[in-house]
Amino acid sequence: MSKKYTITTPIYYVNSVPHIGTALTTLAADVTARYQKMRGREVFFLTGTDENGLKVKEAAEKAGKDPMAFVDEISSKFKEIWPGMFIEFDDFIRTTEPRHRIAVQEFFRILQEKGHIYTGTYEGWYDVSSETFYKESDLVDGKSPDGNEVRWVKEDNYFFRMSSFAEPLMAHIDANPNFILPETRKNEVVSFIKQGLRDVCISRANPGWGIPVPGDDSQVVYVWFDALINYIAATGWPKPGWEDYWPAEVQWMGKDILTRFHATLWPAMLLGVGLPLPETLVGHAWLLMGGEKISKSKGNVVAPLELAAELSERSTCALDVAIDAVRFYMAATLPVDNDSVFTYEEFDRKYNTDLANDLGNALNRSLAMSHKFVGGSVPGGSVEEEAVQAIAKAKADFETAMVTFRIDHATDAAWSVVRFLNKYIDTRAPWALAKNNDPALPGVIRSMLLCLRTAEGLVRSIMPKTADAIAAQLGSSPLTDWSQIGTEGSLIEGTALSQPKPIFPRLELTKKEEPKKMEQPKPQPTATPIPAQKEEAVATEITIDDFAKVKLKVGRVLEAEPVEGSDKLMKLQVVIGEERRQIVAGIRKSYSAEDLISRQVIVCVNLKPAKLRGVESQGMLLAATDADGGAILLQPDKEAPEGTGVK
RNA sequence: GGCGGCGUAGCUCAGUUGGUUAGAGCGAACGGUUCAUACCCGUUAGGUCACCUGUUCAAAUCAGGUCGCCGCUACCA
Repeated sequence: MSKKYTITTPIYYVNSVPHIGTALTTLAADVTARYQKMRGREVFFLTGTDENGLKVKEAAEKAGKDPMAFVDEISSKFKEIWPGMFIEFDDFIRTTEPRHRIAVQEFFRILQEKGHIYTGTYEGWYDVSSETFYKESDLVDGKSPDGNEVRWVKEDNYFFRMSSFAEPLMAHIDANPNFILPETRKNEVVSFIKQGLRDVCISRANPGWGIPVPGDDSQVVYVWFDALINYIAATGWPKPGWEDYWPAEVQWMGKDILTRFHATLWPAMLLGVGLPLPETLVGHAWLLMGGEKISKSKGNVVAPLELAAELSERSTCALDVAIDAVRFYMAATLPVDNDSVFTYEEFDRKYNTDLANDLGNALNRSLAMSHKFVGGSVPGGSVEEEAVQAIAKAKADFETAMVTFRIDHATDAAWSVVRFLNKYIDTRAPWALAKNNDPALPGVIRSMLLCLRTAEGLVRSIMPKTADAIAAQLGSSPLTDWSQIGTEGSLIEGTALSQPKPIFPRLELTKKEEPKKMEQPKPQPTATPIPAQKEEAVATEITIDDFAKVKLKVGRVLEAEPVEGSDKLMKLQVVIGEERRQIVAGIRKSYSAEDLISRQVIVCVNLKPAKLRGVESQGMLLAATDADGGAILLQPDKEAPEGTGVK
């Protein structure tokens, strides 16, 4: 068997339902897959779900469900939603499957055997008051950077020696310019690696859910470590035959999970085991939803399908075509370097101008002329030189764009042939040729039809149903072989053409009253974020007496203002009973000053005061950490007098 | 704070290794055409290429600095 062209998306976390970010990534992968198939490659397109996190178990319990039943349910939602967007994956892996568990354990075992995992103890300087680990080089005069006492500690866990892979990784990145795309992201990765990679904790106490560490059931493999291995697990590894599927030619993902995971941890893991690295990692930017606030509970992947349904209704186009229109929009604007903002106005406008006016109308008028002037079948004659060149250029530009996975540019290249066609028709004016019985007429009509046939082929990976519809109107069978695109052979003389029928009925755009307020909710991360290392390490039990040392009280925020020179810190004046304190908290990412003022909070009042950015902080607010690393402040269930003790 | 990126016509953006009148798409205005889904084609936009100072015969394109925005990273009691 020959090596397949392997394309992956991240596996999506089943803690929530599919959203816009996952749709964008998966669409990009699908376009890549369809393109490669047309080029004659055997493609292996992999996606799946990530189901082993502790959060999953907790979410299941909260929903009153058995974890397995819970993940079955959500995983199937993902599995079912993609075909609805004409996304054709070849394999769907779930991390709860035996094939994945076997691969993870074997992967772990090999790393252990090769000495890349050290077990049982983490030794290092530890700042007890901040519960943070420090490297020798972090210390200042034998104290933590904050001036606290540090002690040498040991923690029980498994650690991956990622630090030893910084150099080989840098060498690989230097030697393979296309390893990380786009360039901006690659620069980020390089600077991240240059400042030194730390060993990572790759296990945690077994909560009864997850993949046990081989030979040690008290621990499960840490979710991220586990999740990344799906890519190789799906190839059948460690069983023979995996070489036909690995390495992946391209691994698509959102930019949030590129630097820390796919471009460092993942390749380091592969190097450790001795497996080849993927050829290219692409981290795209976000398509932010503007214009309308997104309901978090709904989940945003519904948006593309709802958008399609709504478009279909408003424009009376076929639902299939509407879904293609959504695919087109996403492909044409697929953000790479910078995020872009989606608005309904822009979507409608693009539908009308690019799809209805340019492509749809070009097909429509060309067919109408074919019926009127040359009897409704594909004429012979030779395709004119300027058309030949425009076709060749569009095709070549598409190919060039796809080398670096610039789907937006590829889409533009496909459109260039349509734009050419409209100009060409205008210049050659077939109606005038017909009037004068000009012998050039058949050749001109044929040139026009070949442009359309080319457009059909170029557009096919992006809009498969639309391509079929174009082929049908051209009376031809779908053009699925890339090498045939633009050739005389793709357009058989004498083929009967259908009567023209608009594929994209125009939308009647009413003037919008006034632009709605732009809301740009933070995109949800594509998959599990890695928890801070200190969370991992502090599994140590404490006694009730230990806990009693911590004095917690209810307080109320009186004033709040950002700390200058910091992007996360907020300076707060908090009233706690009789006293009033200044507290500095790193919560600006999640809360504005207005959010905070007059809010009740829980404060640790006997924490040693410290200076943050030169501002004195006399305590600490209690907060949970959300998936993005933002803060979720704890608040009494109902109003309690300021100063009330908490235990 | 460190590193990186960005700041070009009303909007979205292209602008290779510095070199004639700075480009495309959309919107707008005007004109043309009639095959077509009132579509398409053309012309027009006189933009301090964020700002300042340099290097050079010549800079949007290089160097230094300033301002603004963003990303990564650090800090986040």
